[in-house]
Amino acid sequence: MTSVNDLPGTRPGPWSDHIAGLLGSALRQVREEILANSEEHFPGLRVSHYRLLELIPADGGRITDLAEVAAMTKQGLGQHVDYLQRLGYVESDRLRADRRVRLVRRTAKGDEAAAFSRAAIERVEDSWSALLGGDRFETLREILRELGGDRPGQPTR
Amino acid sequence: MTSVNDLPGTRPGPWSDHIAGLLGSALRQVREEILANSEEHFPGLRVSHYRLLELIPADGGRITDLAEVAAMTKQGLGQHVDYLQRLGYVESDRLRADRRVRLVRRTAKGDEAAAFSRAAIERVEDSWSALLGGDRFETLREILRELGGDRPGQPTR
DNA sequence: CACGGAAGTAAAGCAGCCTTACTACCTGGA
DNA sequence: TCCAGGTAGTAAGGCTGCTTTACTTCCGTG
Repeated sequence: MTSVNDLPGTRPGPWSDHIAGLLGSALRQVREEILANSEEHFPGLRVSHYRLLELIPADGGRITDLAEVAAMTKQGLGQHVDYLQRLGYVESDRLRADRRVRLVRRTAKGDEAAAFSRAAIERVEDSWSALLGGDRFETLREILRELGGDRPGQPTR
Repeated sequence: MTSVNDLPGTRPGPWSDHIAGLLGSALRQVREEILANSEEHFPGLRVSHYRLLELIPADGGRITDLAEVAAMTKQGLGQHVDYLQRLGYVESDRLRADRRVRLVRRTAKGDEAAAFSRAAIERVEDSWSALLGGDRFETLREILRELGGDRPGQPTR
């Protein structure tokens, strides 16, 4: 068998050690945990949808504000909202006070989905906490919070 | 002006505090640093291309191995390689010893591009190091390394 | 009541992948 | 020697998750 390691440049080697790679690997784990078992419970939902569902305030939110918080354009966010609405995870109405505004709310099903992804994230947090020790995990969270100085929120064009 | 904060559910609020959000914000900063000034120096390159360029061993690598390390399919990786080759960042030849194998190497231009992204990442590392203090930054890197237990490398179908 | 700005929509495009389905090539064994 | 089966890579198409550009609708103000 012509295998790895008998040709030049073939050792797979460790995956990058700089923070970009390290952060990416960590994030990938979270995404995978969310997706595991997702399809059977909440068909059609992908990570970006869970993210959006979590962003919607309990009493509803408007496209523009959600887009700002999610750091994406209104159009992009609107597409997700339409999709989620078709699948029954959110509903929306025009505001009587200002009929331009569409207030987006989670349905009960949407609440469940948001709880589901929250739980998945917490499972990852717990497993990391067990792996690292509780205080080191808290250190990680603390440090990341300090780095997060920039809130997302460029787009919304 | 009908503004944020005079309608229900309208406070943008802080962006999520769980690790998913925190990791995402941090990663976003790195990506933005890489992209800043990228276009003027290395037109056509996007973050995924820099990532790939960095993965290519100095003496070249084969599609299959690169795909494994990059945790993506051979086809996906092949597309990037074709693109980079068209732009002159890499070159490739079939191996005489095994003509199925295409050995991909960075050109001089590709080396420069890889150095450019390395430098961008280091700028972020330095700025974080200054922000957090050197040892806390090292703690971050250390912790992330511990979490990275899962090497990427699922795909390559 | 018109004019300027805000909320949202429509249409199209593009990046960055993946899936399915090959072709070309090599190796080990009958 | 030849062929069966596996490996390296390619082709074509699809899909997600966005973006840009270009509106429409609606509101508040002068």
